[in-house]
This record gives sequence, structure tokens and C-alpha cells, in this order.
Amino acid sequence: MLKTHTCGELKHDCIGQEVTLAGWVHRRRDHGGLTFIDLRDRWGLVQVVSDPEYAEAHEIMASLRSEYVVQVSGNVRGRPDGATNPDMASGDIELVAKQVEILNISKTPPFDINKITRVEEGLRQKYRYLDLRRSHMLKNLHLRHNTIAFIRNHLSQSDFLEVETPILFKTTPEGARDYLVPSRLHKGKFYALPQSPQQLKQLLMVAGVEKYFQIARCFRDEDQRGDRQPEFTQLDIEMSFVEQEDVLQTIEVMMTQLVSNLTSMKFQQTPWPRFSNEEALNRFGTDKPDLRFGIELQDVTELVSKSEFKIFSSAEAVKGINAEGCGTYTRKEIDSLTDFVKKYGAGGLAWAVVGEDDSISRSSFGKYVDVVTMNALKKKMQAKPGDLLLLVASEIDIVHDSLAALRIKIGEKISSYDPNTLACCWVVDFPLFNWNEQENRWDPSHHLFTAPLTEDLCHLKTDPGKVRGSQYDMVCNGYEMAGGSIRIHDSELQQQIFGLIGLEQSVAIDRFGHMLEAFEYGTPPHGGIAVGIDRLVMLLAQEKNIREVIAFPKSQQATDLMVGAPSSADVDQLNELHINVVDPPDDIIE
RNA sequence: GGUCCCGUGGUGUAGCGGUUUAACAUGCUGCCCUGUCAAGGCAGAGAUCGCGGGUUCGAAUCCCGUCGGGACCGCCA
Repeated sequence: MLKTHTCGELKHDCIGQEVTLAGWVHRRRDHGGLTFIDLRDRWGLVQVVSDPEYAEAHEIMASLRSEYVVQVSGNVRGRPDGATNPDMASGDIELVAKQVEILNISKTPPFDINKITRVEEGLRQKYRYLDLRRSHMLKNLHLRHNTIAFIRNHLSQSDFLEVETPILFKTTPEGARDYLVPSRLHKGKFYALPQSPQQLKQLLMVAGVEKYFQIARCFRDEDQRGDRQPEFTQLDIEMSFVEQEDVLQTIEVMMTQLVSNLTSMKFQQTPWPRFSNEEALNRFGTDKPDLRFGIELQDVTELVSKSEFKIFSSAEAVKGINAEGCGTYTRKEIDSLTDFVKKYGAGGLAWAVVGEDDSISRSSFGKYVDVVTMNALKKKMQAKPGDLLLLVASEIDIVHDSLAALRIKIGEKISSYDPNTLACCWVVDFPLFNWNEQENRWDPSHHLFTAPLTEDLCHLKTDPGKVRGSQYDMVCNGYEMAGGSIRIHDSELQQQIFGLIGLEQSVAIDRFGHMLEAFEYGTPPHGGIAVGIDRLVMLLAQEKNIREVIAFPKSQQATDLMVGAPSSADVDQLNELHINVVDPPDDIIE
């Protein structure tokens, strides 16, 4: 080893020892006759001081620059009185440089590594290896490691078996778009990268593994968001002989221990509250409510149904939220909220301000709605003087989408919530199917293998829309953090579901024949869940984008700015893969 | 597929039709400096304002296009 100690372990009790450190020049302070550098490695910072007595070392110290890689040997000593630094973990000691060797020099970095400054995202991604040197990124990598290590340890101790599943898998047109991998040996055929190990973990249950987990990389070729990358990591879990409650408990127990062991964050409520999908939609407009905000949607459809105001009376649903204390908003501010809800398909935003005398002082619809109705509206929405009522009238889905988003926007402004809060909940009882207008058929709302709730089985033939699945989502601070279900383990029921969603027998066998066949060989009842590791670590790190907790993330255009991927392939490679590129880019390699 | 925001020395920003020879901070280079820790002082280098076109007597500034980054809708659990 080129070092005897790390910068992080050098403490007061090392005084007097002869040590060798190695790392990067974090910062230098050159006083001419005396030079200080802060030497950085993964574990910390140590001040190195030059002593003119060691002339050679003294000279080299003066020539050091930011991010040079150096090895320093010398004596650890206590700092003189008045020269200690209480902000530094090793602030009461320093290393006297007897011998300094420059292991590697560095160009001036393209951005400051030793300061917390905002740097343009593209630059950070291009020089990710430098970005990762910055303390908060290192901290995030560390937290991610600790999170995964905790999970592995916890589940292993609970008798789960970690099993790896293939990355080269089979395309399944259902769900998200697949990443395809052309086959060299099989002309015109393709593997697909797994969107999740869903089928494989179920087959592991057929195999008798009973308790499985995997830290699994998943791939989905869809457009990016702050909480979505084309490749991401799931904690994938599957268990046999369990009921929904067992899965929920497994996760809730693990998460509770994880959070208390690794962070100083606190759950807003324990045990986690549970909502049916229906209740979540009614109260918050979404199946992933951010419970840090107390605001709830109020249904006033009935109340305004007889109103002169056509927009209200003719709408499928009219709901609103009370933006408490926002009565001071200017017309311009309210207009910008109107533009905001229009993104979600709302035609507009109806609003009313409650004045100091408890009457409506300003409103977009006051002249169309009588006083009695207006008072009922105020009462229903628990409006006080100074409040701003915001209503959307439209189709129910649009009302929910737009108000759910508006609720967050207003909540962030008016709520004071502790950033250390984790507001987790379970959302359960999702409908098993959604009616697909275009295709005129039922679509699975989760995935094909979700078991119907036993008590709803009777509706399967008569009214599929009424059937709820044994499906559950874990939601935290408004992010869908985990989702899973109890699966169908019966070949016959599975085929019935395939039929309902319009999957022809031949197609079903071609795509899922292996599942149906497997289910004929003694399949245990089973179910599971998958936790989004990137999102989880993002919340624990209190970051707003999962890029911050992924070492080498993709840009919003799904490119890697550091290595320049995707890139053209050379013609020989393409020929071998039986691929002929239509309209090839200019830089295709001949 | 769509909407919006950003692009000015290495970095982060200001300037938003003419006293701009493009400013400030930081970084960088050199010199001075023995107790600093965002060290300090002095001096200096460094940008044809992402790219292309247009409007104008005149464009970093206005318009169109394009490229790159980001936020969001659609998409995606």
C-alpha cells in the first residue's frame, strides 16, 4: 500500500506517529515560507504542512496544485494553540511533510471540486468521474451502498435467497417499450433486456425457492423524468405461501429498520396508513399521494350541479382544494395556476377568494353562482377569511390529475414540513382492469399475473371492471416507491385473464406458454413486490433527481455524455447481426 | 410527438438594440508573504456571447432554424 493510514482515520491519538498518506490535493494555502494543503481521500481531509527544515518536501509542497495526486510521509503532530480548526474532523492535528511525492499531476478541473457550487448538468455528466469526487456525490454513493448492504443483510438473515436472473431475455410487448438486443446466431431474432425480472421470479417460486430477492437492474425504453432513468435498480422480492399482508409487513418492517439504522429521517406516521385506490383518488386525486401536505380534494359536484354556471353544472365532476391563506394572490399568480392545470387537460381553473368579512371578495364565477350555493361551497371546503378556493370542473380523470398536481404545488408553498419527514403509505385494492376505449377491451392495470381478490372473483365474468386485484403500492412523499401483487398460480385462471384482455390463445402461448406450462407443475400460491432503489436512496439523500444517486446516469435524451453512447456501430458488426440500418447517420463506421 | 426554461472567459453569473474596449465573483498564471483553513496582498492572462441564417445604419441583446442541457405533458408503474 502506498499509505499507512486513511485521511479519515488520522485522529488525535496518532500524534507522534510516523505515517504515510496518499490522496488528492483538495485545497492549498501557500504562505511562501510555509505551505498548507488539505489532503483528501475517500475517508476525509487532513492538513499537511510544509516545514522549511525539510527543504525538498517544502519545495514540492509549493508546486502542488488542485487535484494533484500525492503521497506524503511525515510526523503527525498536534496543531499549535489557536491554530486548530473545529470545523474539520482532523482539525486538531496536522501532518508535517518530510517527504512528498507527486504520483500524478492534474489539469485544472473544469469545475470546482472543493466547493458546493451549482454546475451545469451536461458538464457534470461529461466529467462524471470528477463530479463524483465532490463530497455530496461521494456521500450519496456511500448512502446507496449502505442501503443495499442493509437490504442484503436483512433479507439474508430472514432466510431469503438472492438469485440472479438473465439480462438477455424475451421481448414482451405488454407494458413499457423494450430495449432489444439483436441475435448473431439467430438471424432476425432479438433478445430483450428485462423491464423487471417479473416472470423469472415467479418461475423461481415454481422452482421452490420460496423466498427470493435480487438487486436487479431493469430496463425500460421510455421518456425520462426526474425519477425515471432508462435503466434503474429494483429490489425484487417474491415469496411463496404468503398473503398480501405478509408482503406488506415484510417491506414495512425492513424499511423501518433501514431508515432508523441509516438515516436521521422519521416516518410521519406508523404504522403506515393504508388507502384503497378509490379513497386515494377521492381524497388526493392520485394513487401516489404526498401525505406531507394535509390539503385534500373536496367533491362539490352535487353542490353545484343545479348552478347557472354551465361549466359546473355540465361537468362530470367538480372538485376543489382550499389554498389556505392564499387569498392575497394576484390575478397574475392565479392565471399562472390556471395555465398550470391546463397542462393536465383542464379547461380552466375556477377560483374564489374569501374576504375578511367571510364573504367572497373576488371570484371567477361569483356572478354565475347564487349566494346559497356559494355559502355551501365555502362550508364544504372549510374556507376561512383569507383563503383561496381553487376548483376544476371536467371529466373525473382530468379533475383528479390537475388537482393532484395543484395540491402539491400549493402544498409546497403553504405547508411547513420537516425535510427529514418520510410520509409513507400503502395504496391497495386497485381495479384489476382498465377499460381501453381505443382498443375496446380490458387492459390489466398492473400486469397480467396479478391475482383478483377472492371476494371479487364472482364479478370476473359478469363485470370485469368491478374486480379488484390483490395489488399494492408503497408510496413515500408522493413517489411510487414499491409495487407488487399476489400472483395467479392457477393455469386455468391465468388463461381466463388472458382471454378477458383479448390475448388470443396462440399469442398467449407464444409469449407466455412457459408460464402457463410451469403453472401446471405444482405452483405454490405466491406474491411479491419490487422497491425502486434509486428513488428510495434519492429520498433518503433528500435529492430531487435520481441522477444524484446513480454513479453514471443517462441524460434526458437517454445518452451517456461521458462516453458518448449510443454510438454508431461499424458495418462488420451490423452485418454479423444481420442488421441493415435504414437511413444511417453520417458517422457510421465503415 | 408536444409545451416551457437555460446556453456569455475554466466555472457560476450580470449585461437584454448604441458610453461595452462585454462587467462581477471565483478559478488560473506570476511575484510577495511562517499558522492558514473559502488564507491574504499586488500584477496579469483569459470570452468573436452554443451554432447557422435573418431583421437593422448597428445584434450577446430582436426573429427563425438548429444543436446541447434541464423541467413537464403524452408515454411509463
